[in-house]
Amino acid sequence: MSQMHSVEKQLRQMILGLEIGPGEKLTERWIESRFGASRTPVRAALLRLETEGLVGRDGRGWTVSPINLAELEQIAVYREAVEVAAVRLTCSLADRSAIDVIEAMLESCDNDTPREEWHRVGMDFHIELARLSGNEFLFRAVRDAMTRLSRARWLEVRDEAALSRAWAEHRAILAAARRGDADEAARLLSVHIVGSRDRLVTSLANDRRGLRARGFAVVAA
Amino acid sequence: MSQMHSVEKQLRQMILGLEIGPGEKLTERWIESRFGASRTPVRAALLRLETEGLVGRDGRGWTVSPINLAELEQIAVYREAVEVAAVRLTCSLADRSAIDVIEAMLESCDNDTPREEWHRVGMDFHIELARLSGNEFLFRAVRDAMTRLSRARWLEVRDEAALSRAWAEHRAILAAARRGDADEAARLLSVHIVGSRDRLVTSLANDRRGLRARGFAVVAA
DNA sequence: TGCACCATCTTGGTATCCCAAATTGGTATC
DNA sequence: GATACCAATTTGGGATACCAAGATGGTGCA
Repeated sequence: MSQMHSVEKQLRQMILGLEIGPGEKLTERWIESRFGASRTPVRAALLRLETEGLVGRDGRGWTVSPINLAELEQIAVYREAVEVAAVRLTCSLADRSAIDVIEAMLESCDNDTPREEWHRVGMDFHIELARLSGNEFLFRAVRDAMTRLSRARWLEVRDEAALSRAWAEHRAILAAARRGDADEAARLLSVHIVGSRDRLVTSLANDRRGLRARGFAVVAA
Repeated sequence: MSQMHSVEKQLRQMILGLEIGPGEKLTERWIESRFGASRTPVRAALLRLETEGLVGRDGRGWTVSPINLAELEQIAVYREAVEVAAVRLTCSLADRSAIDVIEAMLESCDNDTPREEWHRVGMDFHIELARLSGNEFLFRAVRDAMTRLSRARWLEVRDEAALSRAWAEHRAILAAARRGDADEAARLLSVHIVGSRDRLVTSLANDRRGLRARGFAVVAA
């Protein structure tokens, strides 16, 4: 038998990994047969994924949420608010030694690290940084925002220059946080998030035609 | 037959209205018979309410989330981040005429307004103010935070002095926002949220014994 | 040939049944 | 009298049967 949250995890994996394209229709029966589960766990999974914004109701049926450029821009504003608050909180803590763990995480990526790993670590940087604040709500907010951004970020990972720039910015943010310079850390983080958003939205707007050709629904800003 | 989200709405109402006490055990079978629905919609309702933080899993069963003082303090920090970001965003908008609607909402409360109405308007002030920002994520964050605070806030409503103070602060925030003074609006809002948290936590810590006597679970900070 | 209407199938929503695990209450033993 | 163990009931999780509404496609009439 499958583990408890198996349907949910596997389905989320397929959606986040773009194995099921943004905008695709989903039927409970298809998921049921695909994962060998019955409708009860399928429905639970869909309800959870709905709150994560990964699937939505399309009239009567279910749809994998399209990539929404307007939403990406709004998320950037939201992230800026919560991540800046989190890093400021972290800077005010006495023990900031856990920052080293995040630094190590960044350093674990080198030239022969697979794309998936860069993608994951790029998100985990922000999530773990928020976790350091000790505030559960700021942490969850960042984690949920990164989940929503996850699919769009596959594109950024393909750009070497953007990646090394992002990593440099990540290191600079950590350095400021480590010495407790809240203002500088906040400033760098803001710049990073806004820049990241710009690159992402531009890149998506350019690739939009190609993405649609692959069957990925991309909603304009 | 009952409407689609009837179980969820009614159950949420009972929890938020303290008709079911914080910390109480819930069984799917009880909810089923109580609302005349079957288990499927009951489970959907529980899953949704779980993401709202109103119910939680207690081993195998379900429990109405206790009032958690530590959580209230963390929510205040979270609120401060998102509400301040929202009001700053609103101040940067050209058309801030919708502020008048919120002002009118505040003025609709007078001496012979029932408690429930003060309670609701006190929350809607923050929710509607966040909505003005036009950012869906900031709005949802504030709405969810207020939902989580809702039960604890029943206590504050009993304190006349605290209420009139809160209303004065609300008006001052609106005034600053109306003239586009983002820094002042942000400052006033921060002060309001922190003060509100202090009064709430103090009040709850004092009433804790009484609340427990009524069967309400209150978890210390 | 084109359009409207009807039969059929699909789909999500609901109700009910089954099961495994855990809680509970009682009893027997030390 | 306390405790350990066992049975029975309760409970949530999963599976399945059923239903009403909507989509679909085919057919017949104009």
